[in-house]
Order: sequence, then C-alpha cells, then structure tokens
Amino acid sequence: MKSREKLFKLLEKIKQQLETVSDLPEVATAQLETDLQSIYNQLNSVKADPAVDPTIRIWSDGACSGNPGPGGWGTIIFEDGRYQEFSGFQSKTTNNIMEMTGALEGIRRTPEGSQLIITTDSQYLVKGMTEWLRGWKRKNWKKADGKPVLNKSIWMALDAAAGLRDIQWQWVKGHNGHLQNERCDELARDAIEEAIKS
Amino acid sequence: MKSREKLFKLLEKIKQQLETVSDLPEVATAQLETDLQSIYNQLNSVKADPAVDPTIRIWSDGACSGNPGPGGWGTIIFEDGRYQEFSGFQSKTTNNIMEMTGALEGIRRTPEGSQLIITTDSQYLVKGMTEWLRGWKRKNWKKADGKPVLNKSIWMALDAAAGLRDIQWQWVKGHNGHLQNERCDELARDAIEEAIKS
RNA sequence: GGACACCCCUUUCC
DNA sequence: GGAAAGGGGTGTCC
Repeated sequence: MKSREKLFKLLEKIKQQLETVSDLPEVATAQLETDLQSIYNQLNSVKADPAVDPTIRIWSDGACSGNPGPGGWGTIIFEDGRYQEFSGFQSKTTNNIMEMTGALEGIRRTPEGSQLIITTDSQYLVKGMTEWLRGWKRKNWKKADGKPVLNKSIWMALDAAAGLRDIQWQWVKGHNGHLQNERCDELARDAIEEAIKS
Repeated sequence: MKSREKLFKLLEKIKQQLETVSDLPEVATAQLETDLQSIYNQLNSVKADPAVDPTIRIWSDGACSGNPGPGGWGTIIFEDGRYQEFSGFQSKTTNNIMEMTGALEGIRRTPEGSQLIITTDSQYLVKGMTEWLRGWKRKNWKKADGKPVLNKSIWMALDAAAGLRDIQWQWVKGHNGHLQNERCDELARDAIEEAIKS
C-alpha cells in the first residue's frame, strides 16, 4: 500500500537523521521522541487487532488565505491499519472555521461510539472542546466578556458529534515538524487552490 | 501641504479598492461609505470658507498600558483646512483619564467661542459630557450610588473649556476602521513609548 | 444587571 | 504589520 510505504520511508529518514546528528538540544530530542512514538504507534496499530485497540487517530488542520478569505481543511484518519486523507474548501471563511471543520469532517467519518484521539495545532479548537464549551452552554453561549460566542453552529455540530464518541483532544505546536500535522497543512493548502479556481 | 497629500493618497487607494473588488458584503460597504464621507468632508472643508463653515473637527483617543499604568493620548485638529496632530503622556494614569485628556488638550488648542465637533470612542467621555455632568453638578458631584464622582478635576476642566465653546460630541466604535480614530490610537500608543522611556 | 473603553495572555491564520 | 478566536483583568458610568 502506498501510504504505508511512505511511513516506512519517513521512519528510515528519521533514523538516518538521528545517526548523523551528534548533539541535539533537549527540546528537539523530546520532539523527535514524540514523533517516533507517534510513528511507532501507527506502524504497530497496523498489526494490532482492532478488537484489542480500537482507537482511531485523527489529525486535522485548517488554512485560510487572507483570513477571512478562501480557506481549506485537511484531515487524516488512521483506523485499523487504514490510512486515509480528506480535504475540502470554502470560498470565504476564517482560519478558525477551517480548523474546526477539519476536525468535524474527521469525526463524522467515524462510527458512533468510536474511541478517538484527535490532534490539532489549534488551541482555539482544543480548549473550546475541552474547557470552554461547558461554560458557554451554561451561560447561554456568552463569552467571558458577555458577548455571544462566535461560530456557534459549528461548535454545536462538533459538540453533538463528539457527544456520540469518546474523544481525546491533543494539541501540538504548529509548524514544528509534526509529521501528520504538516501533511494536513499541505492538504488544506492544496484545497485552497481549488477554492480559488472555483 | 503634506497632510493633504496624505488624504489624497488615501482617497485614491480607496477608489482603487472599490474598483477591483466586485462583490462587497453590506457591512463593508457601509464602512467604506462612512470612510469616504469622512474624507470627502475633510477635502471639502479645505476649500470651504471658514466664515461660512467655521466648524473645527477634533478627534481624540487615549491608551494606557496596564490600566492603570503609563498612558498616552492623541488628538487631531482639523480646522480651516489645517490638519494638526498632538499627543502627550503620563507615567501613571488610567484609560479614562487619557481619554478625557486627549479631548481636553484638543479643546484647549481651539479659540474660545469656536464651534467644534469632537469625535471619540469613549462612551465614558461622551455620556459624561452630554448626559451625566449636569446631574453631578446638581448633586454636588455625587454619582447615582451616592459615592463621589471620580476624576472630578478633569471633568471640571473639561466643563469649563466646553462652556466657552459650542461643542457637539460624537461617539464612534473603537477599532472599527475609523480613519482618524485609528490614527489617534496610534499617536496615543507612540506617546506611551515615550512615557516608558522617560 | 448593562454599556463603552483600556490592558495582559494564548494559539492559529495571513 | 493585521485578522480570527478565546481566557484573565481594570477604569468608569448608569
């Protein structure tokens, strides 16, 4: 399978890099460790029996040329040894809407009751889902400053979809060498091209 | 004159933008209309005979790093075709004091008996001068809750200066693309830099 | 409770 | 340099 070959190639690349570089700063070491672990988990899950570890991993990212402007999202779903990429665009949107849409589109392609790990570089999305959403619902969708929460309809769709699944949200720093995050960024940017053409 | 060239340039820029953009959302259209009207009024008043329309326009804004903290104010006076900018700072003050000071410094640079339009984004200032001041003086500078009015000395200075002129107070939303308001904001911020240095 | 402004911080998108 | 979004806070009034 093509996508799996890609992963093996990347693994090899990283190994070579580790061998050639003599002194890594601690931050970079930790970073590499995370990446390697991530890749290991993926390769491992290829062989894993889905009945034993049914966790589905989702990565997503959004981009927006101009903000607001034409925007795109990219999503990777890694489930049961199957690696899939999705993307889409909107002709006029914002960075945050694309960020949310990427995750939502990922979740939607997943069965109800699934156990998910969703990784994104958007703190707006992660904190929104894990910290702020509860308060917003309690305070009738008002922010701390009393003004209405923006993008309410997408937050509600996300909340509804998330309510039917067991989701663990994970934030990673953007443009920091995270393999899948960078790939999603690429997917999102490619989608923008389509948005501009159409 | 340099400031007039600036205005012409801005007019040209906006014209170009209007020509290139095909479909504007309504909000943006309204915004542009306001800006264009503002610029038109300015250019027009350059040619206007001050004996016929002696109105002096003042814009002012205040800023304050930390609130309380080092603060600055910025004021634009547009009088008889002459465009002038002023600014100043205080090492420790509040946002509202700077907001008031900006207007006061503008008024002071204007002859007694002048007819002024003062534009600010501070509702504290506009409502203070047009609604609340009368009541405070009647009730011996006590607020609705019975406590003393704050910043009394500046309110009194403002009242004295305003009493000698014919002033129309106008409120505009802050950070909303209002040309002169944004410029005053810039002047105020630049002034804070000086406050911090000194 | 409401309004306006001023700040501090975080992340992403340009 | 700016926008899209969120949290925390103060300055002031009704």
